Amino acid sequence: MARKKAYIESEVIEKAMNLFWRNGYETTSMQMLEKEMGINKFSIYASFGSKNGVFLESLECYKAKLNGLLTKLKESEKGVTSIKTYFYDFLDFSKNNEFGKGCLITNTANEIGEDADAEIKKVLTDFTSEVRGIFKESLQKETSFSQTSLNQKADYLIIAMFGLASASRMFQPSQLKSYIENTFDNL
Amino acid sequence: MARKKAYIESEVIEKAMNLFWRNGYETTSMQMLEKEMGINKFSIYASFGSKNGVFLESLECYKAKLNGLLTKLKESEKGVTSIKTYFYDFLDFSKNNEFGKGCLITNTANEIGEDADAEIKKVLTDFTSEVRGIFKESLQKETSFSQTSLNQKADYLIIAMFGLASASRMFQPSQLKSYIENTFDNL
DNA sequence: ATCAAAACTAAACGATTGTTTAGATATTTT
DNA sequence: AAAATATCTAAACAATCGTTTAGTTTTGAT
Repeated sequence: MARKKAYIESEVIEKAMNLFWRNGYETTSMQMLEKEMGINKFSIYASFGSKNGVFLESLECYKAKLNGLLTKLKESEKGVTSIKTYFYDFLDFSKNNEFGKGCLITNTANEIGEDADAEIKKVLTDFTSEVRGIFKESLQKETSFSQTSLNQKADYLIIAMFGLASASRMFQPSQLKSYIENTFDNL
Repeated sequence: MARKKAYIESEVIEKAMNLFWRNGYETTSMQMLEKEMGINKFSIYASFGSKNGVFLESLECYKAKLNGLLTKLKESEKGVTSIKTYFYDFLDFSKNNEFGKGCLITNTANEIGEDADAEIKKVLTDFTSEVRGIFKESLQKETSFSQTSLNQKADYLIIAMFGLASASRMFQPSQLKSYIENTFDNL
């Protein structure tokens, strides 16, 4: 064996994630990552292979952070109410980490173009349909929609969530609250 | 006087706008702009000063394209119904120009970070509040909300619009339809 | 204590970024 | 026709991009 790493990968990835979260993929440079992660370019490449690799790990880190909220939703016995709670929980999560950062997933979905990295695109679509599935399961708990109505409501809610996450950087908390309340008023 | 320009500024800006629309600000390079606009870098700088200048003009071009839909909404005698029509009109607009491009305004709002160009940020916030104002005026035409309720509905709708525009790149037309229908079902 | 291997520092890589400049070309006015 | 001037081409600018490499330092096993 040989020398030990002077850093913990999960720790430096969290710092990288925050940088990507704040600035987006393109704007974030390796130079900025070096500074924020506190390690040399060599170490970054040794651990994560490429800038894209750092970003993919950052997305996993972000998803893991959201997982607590999603688990809470999944384990709730309530239906629509628990989804509404998730919307508010997400706003708190987004706000508490650092005001105005919005959501790394939707930020990325909105930033990348058609010919972006396929692996990144897959992470985004997979996560989106996973959350949609959780919404659908929650809807089934409480009320008795028809199967088509269920899918429509699930579509409605996943897009509402996606929209809220996107909008959370642009709008005031009071406006976001109005949005959530109206979204669930007549569901 | 001297030699005449071999291009029309409004024409090359429209091409630039389409490039920004497709790829975002950061990903779009001067090299790509040269190719797409069909003119030399020198000419681009002579006409627009900088990459940022090209982008600002592109945003104006995009707003001008949306203006037809907004005028239609403003001139309509109906209230909520006309806003719903605007939502559908926007989807058609976004789709007909080139499938999956979404909205240049929300794309930009989602891409840029905190320390982005102030002028760009102003264009985004100004346009957003302008559209919100138009929504509010439409709401006043039909029903008799209280003033606070009116503002809440306006907040709801502008965020719903922002969200729809953001989501239009990620979701299927049928899903977006579900979103619009549910959005206006309970207004 | 020595040797081998992994992790570090730091410099350099070619490519590309946005921007500028020098020189050739074309057009209008005198 | 000639002088003036704006527009063009094309090359170069310094700076930064993501990535690699050479050389040094530290560690664990023999």
